[in-house]
Amino acid sequence: MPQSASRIPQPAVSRLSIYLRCLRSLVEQGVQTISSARMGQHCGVPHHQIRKDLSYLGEFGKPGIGYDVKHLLERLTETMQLNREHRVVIVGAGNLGAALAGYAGFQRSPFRIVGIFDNNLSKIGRRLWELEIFDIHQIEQINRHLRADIGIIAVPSDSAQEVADALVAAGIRAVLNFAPARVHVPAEIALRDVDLTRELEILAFHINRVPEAAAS
Amino acid sequence: MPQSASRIPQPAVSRLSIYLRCLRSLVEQGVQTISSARMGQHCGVPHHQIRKDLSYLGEFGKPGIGYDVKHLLERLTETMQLNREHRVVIVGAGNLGAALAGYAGFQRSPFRIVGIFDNNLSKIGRRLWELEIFDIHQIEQINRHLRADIGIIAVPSDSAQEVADALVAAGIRAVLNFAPARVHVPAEIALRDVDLTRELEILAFHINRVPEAAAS
DNA sequence: TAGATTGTTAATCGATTAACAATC
DNA sequence: TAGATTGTTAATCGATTAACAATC
Repeated sequence: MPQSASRIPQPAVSRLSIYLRCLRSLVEQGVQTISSARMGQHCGVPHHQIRKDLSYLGEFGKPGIGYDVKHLLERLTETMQLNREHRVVIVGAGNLGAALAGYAGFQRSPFRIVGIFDNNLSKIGRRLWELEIFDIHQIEQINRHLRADIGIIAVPSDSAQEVADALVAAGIRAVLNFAPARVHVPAEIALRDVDLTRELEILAFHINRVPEAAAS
Repeated sequence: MPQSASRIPQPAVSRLSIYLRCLRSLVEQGVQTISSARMGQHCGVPHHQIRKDLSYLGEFGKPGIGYDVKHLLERLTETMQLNREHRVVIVGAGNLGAALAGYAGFQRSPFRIVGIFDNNLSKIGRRLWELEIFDIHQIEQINRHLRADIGIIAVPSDSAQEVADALVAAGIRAVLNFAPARVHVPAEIALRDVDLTRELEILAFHINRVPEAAAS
């Protein structure tokens, strides 16, 4: 019997995303069935790790046969809540915010950018990739219409925390923070950080060291 | 006696970067000495964890007193190899590549963008933020002059692997990959992935779940 | 049936947490 | 000296890896 899906180790969750990528590509290739061993070669994860991770969600495979690619893809998509649209707002219409807003990878994904916010009066009201730039101070009212559940912070560190607070006040459920600063959100709000400087620093550490795999 | 610095757990290395950020801010505030307990509050890491992590590098503190902020900052900067310039090339002059090239966070950092590459003839030869856009096919020759040791991949997934190969051939020692694809590099090359879609997928998983901290 | 492959249990590994003797 | 805080050792925790009985 599958364990309650609400207790899956964080590293396993993170790998589910890798499996999804793999399965999508297998579907495109027309592969119908795949074993954990072959899938492992495909995505660089040991076969027992894959089986273990999948076992947190239920039983999807047939002994002696493997997994039905389409079926597994569907189940994982469901588990990750990717079978519904996620509406995303970006705060910060600078270089990074603009690049994220125009990110082509969102085309065939459940993530849809529905609004951009900034505090710069000369930007507010302008358009960026079809989207109007709104005043960050009005996010609470505006998000009643936008109904976004994910917010991306793409502002300088100084204002990262106030932006986070504004996002939470506006009803966002998850935050992706690109500012190189620690932000605090209530426990029920999901938060992840993407810190470019930190990544480069970690790389710098590994330069000229004995090989020890730095991968995330 | 400090352990050989070449065997530090990966999670600890990643936290060193957090400590650096904290220490820099403490120096700016004019704080001279800090205990692991207060530093822990400041950066959200338990005090015993901090002491443990620092112990991998040597003995920096004084019992009963704490750590000398400037001294610790210097030693960590040294350990992370941040006391020398790191020359960085970006491959991909699209939205993301351009945003990264213009990233203000690099102003007072040891990371210096020294070149941008693309395969699009209409972009090659143009300038982006003072930098000429070079032909990716000539990276091997051009990097003899640029002498970059870090390469950033900001191209679509399809070409990520060939770009990685080109970077390695050009003598790069570390790769930061923004393409949502697995790339392979020799063991002595450091590699980290930043995958926007993956981050969003993990956030989607956590939306509407019992609080379980999704932070990296 | 024989061969393949799953899901799970048990063993191993490595990192985090706790506790404390050493020492400023 | 008494109080504070380090660096390290030992205990705990959780995830990865290995192994295998169940089963297609």
